[in-house]
Parts: sequence; C-alpha cells; structure tokens
Amino acid sequence: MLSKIKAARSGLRKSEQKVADAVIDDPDEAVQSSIHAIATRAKVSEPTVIRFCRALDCVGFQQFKLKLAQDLARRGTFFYQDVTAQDTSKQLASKLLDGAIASLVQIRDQINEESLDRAIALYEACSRVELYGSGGSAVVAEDAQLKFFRLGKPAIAYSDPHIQHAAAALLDRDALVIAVSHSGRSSDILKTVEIARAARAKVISVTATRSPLAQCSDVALTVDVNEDSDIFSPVKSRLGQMVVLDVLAVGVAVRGGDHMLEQLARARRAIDFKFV
Amino acid sequence: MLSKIKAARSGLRKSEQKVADAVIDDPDEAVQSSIHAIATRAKVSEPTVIRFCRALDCVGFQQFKLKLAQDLARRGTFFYQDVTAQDTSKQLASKLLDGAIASLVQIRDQINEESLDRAIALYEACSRVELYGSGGSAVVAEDAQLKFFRLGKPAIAYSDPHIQHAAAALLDRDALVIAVSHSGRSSDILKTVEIARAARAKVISVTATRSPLAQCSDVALTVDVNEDSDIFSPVKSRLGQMVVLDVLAVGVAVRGGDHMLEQLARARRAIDFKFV
DNA sequence: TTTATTTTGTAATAAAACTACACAATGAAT
DNA sequence: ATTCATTGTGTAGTTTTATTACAAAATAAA
Repeated sequence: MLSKIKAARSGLRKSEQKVADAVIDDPDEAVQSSIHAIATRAKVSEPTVIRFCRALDCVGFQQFKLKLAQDLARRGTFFYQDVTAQDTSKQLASKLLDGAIASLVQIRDQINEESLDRAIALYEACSRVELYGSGGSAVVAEDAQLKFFRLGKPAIAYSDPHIQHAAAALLDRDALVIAVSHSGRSSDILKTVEIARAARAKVISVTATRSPLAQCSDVALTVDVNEDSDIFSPVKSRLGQMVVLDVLAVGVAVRGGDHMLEQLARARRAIDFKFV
Repeated sequence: MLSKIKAARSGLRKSEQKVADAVIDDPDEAVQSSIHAIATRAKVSEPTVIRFCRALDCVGFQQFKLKLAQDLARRGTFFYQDVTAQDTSKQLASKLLDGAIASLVQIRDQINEESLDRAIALYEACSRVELYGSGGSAVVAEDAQLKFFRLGKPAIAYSDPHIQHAAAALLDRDALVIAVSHSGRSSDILKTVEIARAARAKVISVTATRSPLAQCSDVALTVDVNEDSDIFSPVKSRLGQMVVLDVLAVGVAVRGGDHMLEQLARARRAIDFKFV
C-alpha cells in the first residue's frame, strides 16, 4: 500500500499529492487519524482525502486506513536496538521483544537437521534422562524436565553442580544426559559431562557452537544468539534453548505417531488447566 | 489480538462473550463491519460492542478494528501450523519456531504501556520482592528471580504452594509480589495472592487477560498466546512471560539511568561467563 | 476572451461511534 | 422470601466522522 501510494503519487492531482505526502511522511500517525485530521495536516479539504482514497482503489476512507494498517503491520522487520534511559516503556518493550524475536528467527534458520535427528535417536535408545544445568541454565533444564517426563521415560533435572557430579557418576550406558549451558565453558558442567561419559552415558548438549561442551558431547544442539543487548542474563539464549528442547521433545513425540500426539495434547489440557 | 480475545473470553460478561464469539467466528468479516453490523450478528446492543472493545484495552471500536486488522495481516508472516507425524525434523523445527515467533510478535503488539509503568513504579516503591509460580510457571518465577536480585533489592522465588501461602502471610506493605500463572485460575495462586493482599503487599501478576488472577492484582502484565499447537506445556506463554518480566526488569534498570545499565552489563559478564 | 473541462472547496446529509441514563438481572443481607 | 445494593444490558439521544451534492475556482482549448 505504501509503495502503491508512492507509485501513484505523480498520477494524482495536486491536492491529492499533498495528502499522499502527508501519509507517506507519517503513516503510523495516518492510520490513527480521522479524515479531518489528515485534511488539516495536508492543508486540503476533507472530500479531497476521500478522492485520494478512491484514486487508490479503495471504496472509502475506512478501507484505505485498514489496508494501510495491514501494510504497516506486515512491514515488521525485527532487529536489535540498544535500550537507552530516554526510551519510553513502550519503546523499551518493543526493542526487547524485537531482539528476542530476531534471535528466534536466527535460531530457526540455523537449526541443524542432522543433529536433531541424532538427538531424537539417542532419546529413543535410552532408558532414562538426566538434565544438567546450573545458574540460569537450571531454569531451562527444569522446564525441559517437565516436557520429557511426559514422554514415557524417567527424567530428572539437577541444578547443583555437586549433585550433578554425584548423579553423573551413577549413570550407565542406557542413560541419556542433556547438558544445558549458555557459554559451554563452565568448568562444572564440563567436569560433569566428563564423568557421565566415563560412565558410558550418552550426552546431548544445548549450548554455543564450537564451545568445549559442544565438542565433548555426542550431539550438540547449538544455540547462538547476539547477546549484546541483554543486560541481566542471556534471556535470548534462554528462550532459544527452551524452544530447541521443545523441538526435541516434540520430535520424539512425533515419532510416536499421531496417536501419541493426541494423547499428549489431552494430557496437557488435563494437567495445565488445573495447576498452572 | 485474536488470542487475546480468546483468553479474555471467559472473563467477559455474557453479552460481551457473544460479541467475542461473533468476532472469533469470522474475524475477516469483523474488521470490515460497523458496530451496528457486529451488534446485529452477535444479537446484542451497540454499546455492548463498545464495552467489549474497552474490555480488551482499546479506547474505542475503531482502535479495536485496527488492531484486529493488523493481527490478521501478520498471521501471514509467522503462523501456527500443527505438526504431523509426516514432518521431517527440519519442518518440525520451523513450524515450532514459527509458532513461538508469532506469539512473541503478538505480545509485542499487546504490551500495555500504562501497566508497565505502574509495575515499574511498584518495584521502585517496594523494599523487597517475592515471586510465586508453581508447575511450569515456577520456572518463569525462578528465572525472574535471577534478574530481580541484581537490581538492588532482595528477591526470592517460591514454587511450592504451601510455602507460598506461608511466605505471603509474612509480607508487609513494603513487599511486592510477582505472581506468575499461565491461566490465572489456579486456586493455589489465587489464595496466595489473597493472603498477600490481606498483608497489604502489592501484587503484580503475569497472566492471561481478565483472568481471576489479573483481576485481583494491583497491576496485571498480560500474556495471551494461542496455545493450540503446544503439545506438552504452554511453551509459548512461558517464553512470553519470561520476556515480559525481562522488560519489567530492564525497565526498572533504565529508570536508574545509563550508569546503572552499564554497571549491570559489567556484572552480567562477570557472573555469567563463569557459571552458566 | 469565451467556453468547456477539470479540480477543489463549502455546506448539507447520512452514517457511524459514543454517552447518559434507566431498566433488568443478579446476588447478598436481613 | 424480601429488600437493598451491585452489576449488567439496552434505549434513546448526542457528537463525531464519513460521504455526497453542488458551486466556485482554476485550467486548458477554441
């Protein structure tokens, strides 16, 4: 629509061009304005605004505004922007959300299909799952535990590094470890994975590409996002990790066929509506 | 917007629900209708339609239609698709990521600036923060705890409902509660909030629009997403809740000025690279 | 310059959105 | 069960917004 206006501009009459200019100048303002407001800003009469709409193949002003609004909605591209102390709350929220969205888009385009398939195969071959993550990653591991224990095999998450060490020492070749770490460089998690592998357990890591953790795992599901604008904690990588683990869990479920999917959907409704 | 309507539906009055149903039934028709047309189709009076719009945080019918139109326009970019047993891993991942992205886009467009400002003010006025969430929402509460305790005031998260009750009873007027719940209907969390309010603590809720929890909070930060395609747990609303709480925390930090932002950024690097 | 044609604005009309208020339904307290 | 208070819903009127009809400028052609 916006480009349509630009294209049509030179074919319009003089005062209609003024309307076109006013709309192009601030389209977001335009979609919220009445005919009167636009007419005033473009310094033309109200019927001129309507004629302008009709010239653009709209039946009236309302339809024009609707089409323009939809156009603006679609134009949404998401990118990082640093927050500043001068931002209004609205700007702040939009910037942060945009950043989060951008990171998910990035992850979507980076998903490694082969790793995912191998991870699914590892789950199918194991008899139980342990999830390790500390600090912020503990949250992700716990969230994943909730998903995995509905898939039919025992799943448990540990967030204390010492307990992780102890738990890892007790694993066997039928156990599967899912190790979550943002940087993949924490010595605790590396030590834990080392112990787990010595016990012949399989290891899936959810971490940064080419990090030490990724390199010492059987399968690495990598999550790399631009963290520059995260102030407190790597929110974006946390979101990414959660979604990637969701993908893994759903992937496993899907291998169980449509029947299993339905069953899980029912289970979810029964549980969540009561408790969450 | 559409998912907001669905989420808010049960919190609406009877005739407003009729309007909701009419809109959900054919949203494309709705964006082109006048109040009169919608009122007729829903078999209610015209003011009821306006009240319905207001209940959804719109200033009037026009704004409602505009938001709805933009929502419909965006459907095309990232949209929900049900996963099937025939999907390849890649397709599966894309579908799930698209769904997650779509939900964040929705949340971005729904952010209520006024609520956010009020929530920030509540944090600034309090002397300590307690975060309550159980089940899946416990994960969100814990994640938020990590953010909030870096802002300079004590912050603690409880995930056991009984302990939440006990903790809430010990609050005073300087305490701030952040209550997280997907549905906003769990009796545990409602009870906890009731106790907290009786102790004169302030309550910010992170939950569905017009849910009981939202209604009994001082400020509601609403998170409404279409959960149809979530198999295990409401991943999408979980992501949304985490981001919304991140926005709140960053909002608080930003009020502390650029200096505080820098300090936090340094703190984050120091902490996270070691532990996560 | 006059005349036809196009363009633009004024003023009236129609339609839509919104408000104030009154009646009806619901629920709590006696 | 009856009254009172509260909440919900509709009727009727008001204001705002969109649209039309038409007349006055402006422009171009003869």
